[in-house]
Amino acid sequence: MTNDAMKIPQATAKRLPLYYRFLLNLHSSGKQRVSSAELSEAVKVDSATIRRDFSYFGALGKKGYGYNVNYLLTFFRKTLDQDELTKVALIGVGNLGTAFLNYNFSKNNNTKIEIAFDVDPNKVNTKIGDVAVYHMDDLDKVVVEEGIQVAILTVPSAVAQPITDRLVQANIKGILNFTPARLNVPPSIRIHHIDLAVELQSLIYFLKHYPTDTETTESVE
Amino acid sequence: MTNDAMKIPQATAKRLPLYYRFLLNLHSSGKQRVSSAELSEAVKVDSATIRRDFSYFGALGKKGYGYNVNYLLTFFRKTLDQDELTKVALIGVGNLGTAFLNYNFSKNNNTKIEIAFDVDPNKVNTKIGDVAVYHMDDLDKVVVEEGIQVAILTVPSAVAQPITDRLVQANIKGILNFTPARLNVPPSIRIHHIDLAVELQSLIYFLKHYPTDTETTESVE
DNA sequence: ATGTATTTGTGAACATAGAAACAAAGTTCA
DNA sequence: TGAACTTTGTTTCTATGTTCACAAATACAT
Repeated sequence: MTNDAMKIPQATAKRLPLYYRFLLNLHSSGKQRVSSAELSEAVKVDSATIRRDFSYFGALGKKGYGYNVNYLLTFFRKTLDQDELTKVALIGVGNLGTAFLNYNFSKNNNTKIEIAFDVDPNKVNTKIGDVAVYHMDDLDKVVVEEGIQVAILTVPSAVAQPITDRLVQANIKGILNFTPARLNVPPSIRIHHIDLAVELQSLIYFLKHYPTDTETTESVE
Repeated sequence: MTNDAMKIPQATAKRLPLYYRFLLNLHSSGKQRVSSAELSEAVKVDSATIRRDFSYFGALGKKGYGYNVNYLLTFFRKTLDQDELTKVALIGVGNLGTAFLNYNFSKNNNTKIEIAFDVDPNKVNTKIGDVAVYHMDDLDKVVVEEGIQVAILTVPSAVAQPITDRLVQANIKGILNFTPARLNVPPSIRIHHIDLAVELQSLIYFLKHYPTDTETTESVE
C-alpha cells in the first residue's frame, strides 16, 4: 500500500478530483499559471484551504508567482491515478445506471466503467454507451474473473443487501451506493452513500432553518 | 424565519432525513419503541451521536426505555416538513432527471417534484412518472407562477450557468446541482453539489490511500 | 539594481464533529 | 416494594477541518 500520502485529511482528499478537473479546464483554455485566489474563485473553495490542501503534497507553488498549471496537472494526475487503473462495475441499468454509462468518465480521468449488470432481458447482452451489459446471474463469476474492485450500486433497494453480499464474496473493495439501504459489509470494505432523497430533504431543511447571508442582515428584498 | 432550531449542527441536520426514513420503516413493521443502540445498528451512526443529535431538540426519549417510535415520528415530521410544502422543479429530463421523476419521493415525505423542464420536443408536453414536462423556454414564467423554491439541476454542464442565472431571476431559493459546474449565485441562494465523477474518483482515492481496518491490523481474512 | 507588488506556505486560533463514559432517571420483575 | 437492569442526556475529551494573518520568497516594473 502506498504510504506517501497516508495522512492527508479526508476533506482534502475529497477535493482533489475537483481541483484536478478545474486544472484541466484551465489547461485547455491555454492558461500557464494560476494563483490560489483564482482557483478559489473557480472551485468555490477558500484560497487558504486550497493552499493548505496543496501543501500536504509539499511545496507545489512559487511565492509571488502562483502555481504552474502543467506542473500541478502532472502532479495530480500521478497522485490521483496512482499508475494502475481501477476497474469499476455498474450494477443495475435503470435510469440512474444508464446516466452513469452515458457519462463520459474516462474523458477526464482514468476511471472507467468496465461492465454493467442487470436482470432485464432487453438490456442483457447489449451495449450501453460502450459498456457491455451482463446478466445479474453472472455477477459473481464475472466480477472475480475481471478483477473488478469497485461497484456502483444503482439497483432497487429491496435487492441492495443480497447483491452487496455477493459483491463482498466476489472480493470487491469499494461500493458507491445510490440506494437508500444502509448496507452491512465487513469493515475492510469502503462504502460511500449517496442518497438522493436525503440530499433533497436536507437541502430543504437548510433552506427553512438556516437563513443565508442576505436574510440574516437586516435588509430583506 | 423559524428560529427554534437555528443552532443545530449541519452534520446533525443532514442526518435528520435519514433518521426519519428509518423510523418510518420501524413504524410500519409495528415497532413501538426503539433504543439509540438499535437505531444505530440500522442507520450505521454511532449511538452516542444519535442521542446527541436528538438532544438538540430537547429530551425526546425516556431513560431506561428508549424512544417512542410514534412520538419521534410525529416530532420529526413536524420538524422536517415545517408545515408548508416546498415546491421542487426538475430541470433537464435526461437519464438522471428521469431517475428522479420515477423515484417516489412523496411516498415517504412531503417533498414533491411539481414540474419538469426540457428542450426535447419528444418529452415536452408529456408526463413522466406523473410529472408534467414543460419546454425550457417557459422556465422563467412557470417557475414564478408556480412559486417553485427548489430546482434539481440535471442538465448538460455547458448550459448549467445560464439556466442557473434564469432560476435566480425567477426567485429560486435552493439548487441541487448534479452538473460538474461550480455555479455562480448570489449568497442568498443555497446550492448543494453532487458531483458523480468526483464521488467515484474520491472513493477510488480512498481505497488506494486509506487502508481499512483489516488491512492495517495484521490479520487478513 | 532597487523598490514595490504578489503570492505562497504555515503557525496559531478558531470551529465543528465524533465518541467515551457515566450519573440520573426510569423500567422490569420477583 | 425494592433490587437489578436499561438507556438516556450530557460532560468531557479528542479528532478533524477551516480560516486568519503574516514572514519569507519571488516576480516585476522602472
